[in-house]
Amino acid sequence: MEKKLFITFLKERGLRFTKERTVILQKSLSFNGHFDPESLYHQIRKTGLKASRASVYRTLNLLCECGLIERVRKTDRGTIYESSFGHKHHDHMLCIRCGSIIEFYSEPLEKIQEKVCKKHGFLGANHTLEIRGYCKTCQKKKK
Amino acid sequence: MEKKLFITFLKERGLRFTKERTVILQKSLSFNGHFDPESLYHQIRKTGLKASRASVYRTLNLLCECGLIERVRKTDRGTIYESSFGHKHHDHMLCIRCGSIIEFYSEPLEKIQEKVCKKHGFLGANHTLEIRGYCKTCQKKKK
DNA sequence: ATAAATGCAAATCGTTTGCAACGGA
DNA sequence: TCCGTTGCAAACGATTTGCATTTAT
Repeated sequence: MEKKLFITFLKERGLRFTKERTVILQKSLSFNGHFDPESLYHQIRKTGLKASRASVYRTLNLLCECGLIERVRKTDRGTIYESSFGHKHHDHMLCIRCGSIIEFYSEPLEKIQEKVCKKHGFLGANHTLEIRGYCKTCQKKKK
Repeated sequence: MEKKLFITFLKERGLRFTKERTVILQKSLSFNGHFDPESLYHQIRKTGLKASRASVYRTLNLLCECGLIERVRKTDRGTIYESSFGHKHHDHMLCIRCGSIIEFYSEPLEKIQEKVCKKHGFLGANHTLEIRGYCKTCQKKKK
């Protein structure tokens, strides 16, 4: 269980398992997918729990260090994280005209990536693929 | 030639082709690979040319809009760009331990993406694929 | 009791923006 | 001349950090 892993990680470093860290860990995992620090912070406040922004940031860094969550990418609006366990992977198609997003999953695509990694001696952990273009609807609208 | 493309782009929008923009365009292309705004700025000053940081940022945004360069990703130290030409399309593997980047290209990967797009009635224009994991060197360093 | 963690506000850092002076067209 | 552009410095927004106070161990 993730909590145990976190506690062990903290103990090893002489760090303490506090209420705030419990809350932040739980909420981080509760997203079951992508999330950002600001949403997490609001999620916590909405639930009546307490933890400052500073603690959120500090704890997210710890959770990254022990591998419970991962930094997916940085955007204009901040860093996107995702919990390392418990969600199924998918990729995105983004329509550059209307902004709609299609989520998809392709087994062959995953397989090929594994092959490519192997070829480069790289150990892949996860990936992000975004295909930009025009969705069915927008293709019909004349340019 | 890229300069022409940029001028046309500017003209279409009633924008002007200034000395500063010339300098920034040329230096951007001169990198032949990845670069960031700060390096570009220093590159310019080192050569005795002139353009403020503000103009660098403003012009990089324009160069992105007309497709001459692309935003590759954001890091702690800022955004990484790359010129769109003179390089054939490739994807990235990013080592989450040492930050090193491996560029690769896989024909099968491209083909499969086309297929997936077709299946979803999506007209793909371009894409970004980033595989995160551990490079050969970092796999060896003990956990 | 001791050292680490918290919350706050101030500090950072990359990037953007307001504005007066400047300069292509 | 008429706007767009520039450089500067101030403004911004996400994240980090210093510090006095609180708290886990």
